[in-house]
Amino acid sequence: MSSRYNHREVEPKWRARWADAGIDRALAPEAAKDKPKAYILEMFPYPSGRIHVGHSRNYTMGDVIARFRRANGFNVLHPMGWDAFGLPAENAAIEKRVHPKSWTYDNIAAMRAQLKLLGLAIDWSREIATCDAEYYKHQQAIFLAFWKKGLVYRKKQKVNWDPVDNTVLANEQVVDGKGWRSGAPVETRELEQWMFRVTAYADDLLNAIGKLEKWPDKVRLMQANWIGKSQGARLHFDVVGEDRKIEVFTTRPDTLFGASFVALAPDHPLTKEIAAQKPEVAKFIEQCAHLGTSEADIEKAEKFGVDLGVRVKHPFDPNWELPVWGANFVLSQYGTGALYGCPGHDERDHAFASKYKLPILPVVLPPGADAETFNVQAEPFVGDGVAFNSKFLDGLPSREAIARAIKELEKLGAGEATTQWRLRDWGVSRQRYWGCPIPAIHCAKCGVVPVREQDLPIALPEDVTFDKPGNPLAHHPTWKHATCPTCGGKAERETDTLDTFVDSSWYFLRFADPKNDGAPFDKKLAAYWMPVDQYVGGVEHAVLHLLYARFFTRGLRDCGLLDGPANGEPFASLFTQGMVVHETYQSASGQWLLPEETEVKDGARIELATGKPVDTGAIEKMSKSKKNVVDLDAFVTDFGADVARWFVLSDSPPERDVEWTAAGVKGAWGFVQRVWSLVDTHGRAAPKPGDAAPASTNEGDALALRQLAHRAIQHVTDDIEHFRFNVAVAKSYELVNAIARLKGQDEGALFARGEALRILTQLISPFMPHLAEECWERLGFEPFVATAPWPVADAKLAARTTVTLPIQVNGKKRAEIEAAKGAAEADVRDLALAHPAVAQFLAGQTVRKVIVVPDRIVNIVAN
RNA sequence: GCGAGCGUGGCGAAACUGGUAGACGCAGCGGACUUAAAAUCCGUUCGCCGAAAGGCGGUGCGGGUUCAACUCCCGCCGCUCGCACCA
Repeated sequence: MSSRYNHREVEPKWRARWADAGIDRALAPEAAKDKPKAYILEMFPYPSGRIHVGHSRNYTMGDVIARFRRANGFNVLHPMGWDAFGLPAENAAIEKRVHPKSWTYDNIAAMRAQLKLLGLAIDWSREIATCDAEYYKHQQAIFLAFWKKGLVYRKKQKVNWDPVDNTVLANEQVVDGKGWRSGAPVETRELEQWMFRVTAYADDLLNAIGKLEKWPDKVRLMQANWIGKSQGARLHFDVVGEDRKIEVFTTRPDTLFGASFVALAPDHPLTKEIAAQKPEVAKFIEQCAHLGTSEADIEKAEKFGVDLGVRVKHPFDPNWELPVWGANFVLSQYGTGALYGCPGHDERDHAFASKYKLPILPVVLPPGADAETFNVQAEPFVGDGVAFNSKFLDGLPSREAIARAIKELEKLGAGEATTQWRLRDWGVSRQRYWGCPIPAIHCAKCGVVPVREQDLPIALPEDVTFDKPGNPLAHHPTWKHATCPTCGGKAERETDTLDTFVDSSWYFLRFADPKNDGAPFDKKLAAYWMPVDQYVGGVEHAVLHLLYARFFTRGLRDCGLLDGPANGEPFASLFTQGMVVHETYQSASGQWLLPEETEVKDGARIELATGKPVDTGAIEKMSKSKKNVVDLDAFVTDFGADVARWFVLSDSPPERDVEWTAAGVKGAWGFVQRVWSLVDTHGRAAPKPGDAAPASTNEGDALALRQLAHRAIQHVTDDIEHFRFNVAVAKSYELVNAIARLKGQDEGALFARGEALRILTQLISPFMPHLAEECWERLGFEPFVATAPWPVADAKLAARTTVTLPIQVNGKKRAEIEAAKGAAEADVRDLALAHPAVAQFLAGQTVRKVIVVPDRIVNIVAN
């Protein structure tokens, strides 16, 4: 009999031994000359409080890769840190009357302890928190370098302003147009904001996406769409009877002869100007304001507009006048906030023109269509074709017509070719306390000037209060008083802090050299570790974080702070993992309930406290607000970290969501017990890798187990490489089942079983490191399975000598034959035809064709 | 509305570049052990017909390509995610 596996003793024991031996520390480049490097990183967490089992999946995936690379001889960097600035800390300060700093550091301490429970192979000596002055002082230095390089500038920008709380609101703090806390209607204000010139790299950021081969296509597409490059023309229409022009952008200047109106955004300057005189235009603007700002909202809204009463001249024909409308579907943020409508060849313009009975003219003839009968009254044609009804463009294919139209516009001085980007510069100013202070000084004489580098860090003051609305930095009694670095006169500090996305745009570089006091990081160390070889995180960061980080590596490179990475890309390989989801429970009174506050009794779920039935709701991402979370500490106490790790990687593919269920936990728990019981019962003195196998393993069950074990090495290795953890798990089950089935106690069986147990222990070690160490020790090895070289399959054993070939007749399987691997096609064909079942099926039919796919299948076509 | 992705047993899912659909796990069913239960172990489990051998059907729906389709193509239906009516 074997003893029961006691995770409560085993798990802490091994964590302590790993820590004592320091096996998770990344080696300095000089100490690892013979090893390739592997930088494995999970997106660092915001220290929001406590972690639950849902968070563990992300870190476990990264940990499997990190442990796997280490076993394969890499010098692994697998660090952890805290994205520690942000709004929740200020909210806590206001609601719970605690200081943001102590709230944040308390959370970090709690979450660090929790993460350590998971047994992650993390180099904790490199831990960083972005709210440490030792971190943000370097961020301020980078800001100054960017400023010097022209990547930082100031610009007036619209913000959401809460007139009661006297503060700027994030979009998420605006609920139904009102401030979330004050409930006051939000106003739009223009503030002078600090900007990062992301658009300086628009072309490079877009083009380099093509090189990110190990990123998910989905993320690459989202980034490309976000950057949104379109080639076209900028042109202007002269307003009739006035000395002013309306500028528009178009990607299809070839359709200019199909123009029937010009449309302006509701907040186009001209629209606003006319609204001052015309109540119906003012009313139109008012109506648009109620539409909601999200694009999907605007889209579902019906198109509407108002005739502004202004007319413009067509650039190609001064006698042709077009009406100017205000239209709800024109975006003020894109292009010039104005467009010309060509209803015959654009969906939106068509809908608009149909509604307001504006002319719909066909000017592009689809391939194969007849110019006499083709019309676009019912539906626009948006594809490429040949221009017609278009004077000098007639007969030109769309692409050529575009070029010709642009040439004409340039000749007339009415427009030119241009590239339009959707990407906008990044506004980084936040009027908040808990963020990195922007190192700038406002001097009445000298203007806005940078802080001197030797004066860094500009540290956050700690004696702040949150009882007054607004930015605590702005109303701190002394903090903002400063001396102008240029003229030495009295001046004021900038009180804006940086968007927290700035903090996370370079933290992966700091991990390469986290203790460096004199610089953000040493260039050589960064060059050694970068790029991150495997980045793991949620798809919600597909655009902003990942794009800003790409901007930062380019900016740092051009400021001379970063050498390499070769193509400026911070993350060589990206994996976006699925969430852990769980059922939600609500009491009779509508309160959300924690899973442990309920139980299933007689097939129905009831609330423990009241015994009343519980409403079981949707299966959703684990979140504190819905209380559908399973606390990590309690779970590790009850079942162990390995069970949690194994469970979140079993069953579902890593990119898909996995549902946390009691049944799944039970399965993982059972597997842990089963592995231990096998190892404990049979695992004394397992053969070492390379030990000569006794002759009795050359046949029968012992041979079969050895073959299966060596094939398992190949499968699991390949599965981990390709992020197929769920399949690796399935292969591990198969190996365990096979080991359990082998019953003999002879020399051959002992060898095969011992070897298979050793292989199993190694294969599961990245997934369940504590259990694997305990097994490793039981098998007679030391010091750690974690540092043992990854097993190598014996090619001879793993190779198949015979294959089972299905034989189909007319595509239906009728029999199977065993054939030597690589057998000659003619032999296989004869074998197949000779098979009794096949022969019986073919009776009375003529064989027309026999397809033999070597080592795969035989298909006989007959009738 | 546009873009992307997904749809396989009771459930989570496998299936390499088109080549035995349902590996593996959960749940179920039958059995062993036990005074009993838990735990563990063994067997079984896509549907229909059949005592069995075996046959027929089957990967959201309808077509198509192919010796062969979960996989490729066309058209639908449903779900999920992203968004920016991008002119």
